[in-house]
Amino acid sequence: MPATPLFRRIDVAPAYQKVADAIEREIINGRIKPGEPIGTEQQLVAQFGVNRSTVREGIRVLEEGGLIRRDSSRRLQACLPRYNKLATRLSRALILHEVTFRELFEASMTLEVASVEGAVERASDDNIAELAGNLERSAAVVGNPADLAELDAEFHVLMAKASQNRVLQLAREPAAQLFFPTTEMIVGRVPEGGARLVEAHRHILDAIKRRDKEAGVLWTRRHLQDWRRGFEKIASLDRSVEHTYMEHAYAARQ
Amino acid sequence: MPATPLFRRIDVAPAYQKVADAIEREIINGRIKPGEPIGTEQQLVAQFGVNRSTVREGIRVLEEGGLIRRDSSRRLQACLPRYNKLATRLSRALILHEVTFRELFEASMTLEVASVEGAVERASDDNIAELAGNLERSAAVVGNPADLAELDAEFHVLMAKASQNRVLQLAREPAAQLFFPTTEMIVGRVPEGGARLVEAHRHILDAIKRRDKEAGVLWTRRHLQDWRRGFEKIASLDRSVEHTYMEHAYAARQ
DNA sequence: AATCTAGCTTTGTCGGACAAGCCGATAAGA
DNA sequence: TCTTATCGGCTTGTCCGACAAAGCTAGATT
Repeated sequence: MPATPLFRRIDVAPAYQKVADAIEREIINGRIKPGEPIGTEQQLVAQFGVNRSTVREGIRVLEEGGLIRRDSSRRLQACLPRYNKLATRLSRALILHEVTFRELFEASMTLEVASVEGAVERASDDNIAELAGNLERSAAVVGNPADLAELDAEFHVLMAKASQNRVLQLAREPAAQLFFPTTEMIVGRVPEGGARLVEAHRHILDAIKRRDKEAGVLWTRRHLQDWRRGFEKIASLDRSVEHTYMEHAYAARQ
Repeated sequence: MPATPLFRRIDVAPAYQKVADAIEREIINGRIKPGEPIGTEQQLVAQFGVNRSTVREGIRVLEEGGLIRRDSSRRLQACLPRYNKLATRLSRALILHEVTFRELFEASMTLEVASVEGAVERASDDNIAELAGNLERSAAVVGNPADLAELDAEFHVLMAKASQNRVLQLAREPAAQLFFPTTEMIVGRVPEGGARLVEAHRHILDAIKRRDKEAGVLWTRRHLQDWRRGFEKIASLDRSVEHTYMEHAYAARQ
């Protein structure tokens, strides 16, 4: 073989993949902005010079990746990938890898503490109002584990949002999607569980309002430790996130 | 409208989506295990009673989601979603959302510190050997920014692996994919940058070996602070991760 | 027994087709 | 004049049938 190869690697990617890559590139590097139309399938057929079936396979790839979607009239347009949808895929992966609740707990502890620190530093008035609204609704359903669990998950989402750090927001989501569905089970079985949960939220929100980082971290840790103690009454932390348990996290998918 | 609705919601999902969902369900709940064959397209056509084009569109969706892949002979089989591939999608999303380097830095600080804490607690001999191997190779290319940057990224991946926490491993990946490509620029422009990087890695590994959490955290923070100082010499932390910059992170994709 | 070859299978791609839904324009009615 | 109904076009989702290339299988050959 010559020192400098005569030929470049021949590109053998299937056509549908090349179609997907081509469109993806245009979106990633900003030549097509979110919200802008991609064109009809027929136009893509003409531009790429491949069959419509091939174009459609490429479109499915991008659609699943969240880079494009179809608007109300089903025409293609670029879009900003939704964290939620991507996070669902990650949660799915975590389940298949059979991660343990201990891993989930440890990671969530880190991520939620980071969230609250960010929220204490940078929460806007709007953020605080949203959290306050959530807290109010939570207090009203303290006896209803299902509703309370849902509001608990929302509280933590809002807290991450209040941190104004979208990387953190994204990073915590997959774990949270698996972590918080258990809240319903726990709150339902631990006496005073609901009341403790709402109390913790109240202290956290209070700390955010007062810009008191120490208090925020303290109560967030307590809140998660409560979850942990509650969980351990039901099952071992070293149990893996099971397939059957998936049903919950799964049903929440869009 | 009657109190109890007479009719259930009509399911209007397109056929290809239903095909994808059906296969996905079987994999998620464990009835099809990773590595097991899904069957040929023809068999799926027969089972679902739809056209092959429709089946193929469904397959593309799952393939992109990382739930199934084609083996060497292009037959379909279930598989464990690779973190790396999914993380690339997330990185893409972060770019499109134009997150700032400040967000990236803050989140990475949290996640890398959590990684090193886990590594100090639980790194196995194998993990330590891998890290040592990386350190040795890094020391050998301390004057070469491109190679060093790549080894730096690997070091942090290995550290996360050593934490034995797969949730953390997954959570840090998207940010890392965007964060570490800048290392090359920084090391190349800051005198002694390469030497400081290797020194930091050496101290971190040492701390992991000695199970000294404080030292591990300290040097990890210093290491990242170094990155930050270096970065600020080149650009503002509040600059968003740009499209053009994407080329790097993007080329690394599988 | 190891190898080779021919045939079968499967995938990737193509061309064409049609029903259903959306859109805009035009015609009909108040 | 303003609203409503109807009518074609266009687009998407789905189907059918077809074919080349590549992989696999099994019988034929050495």
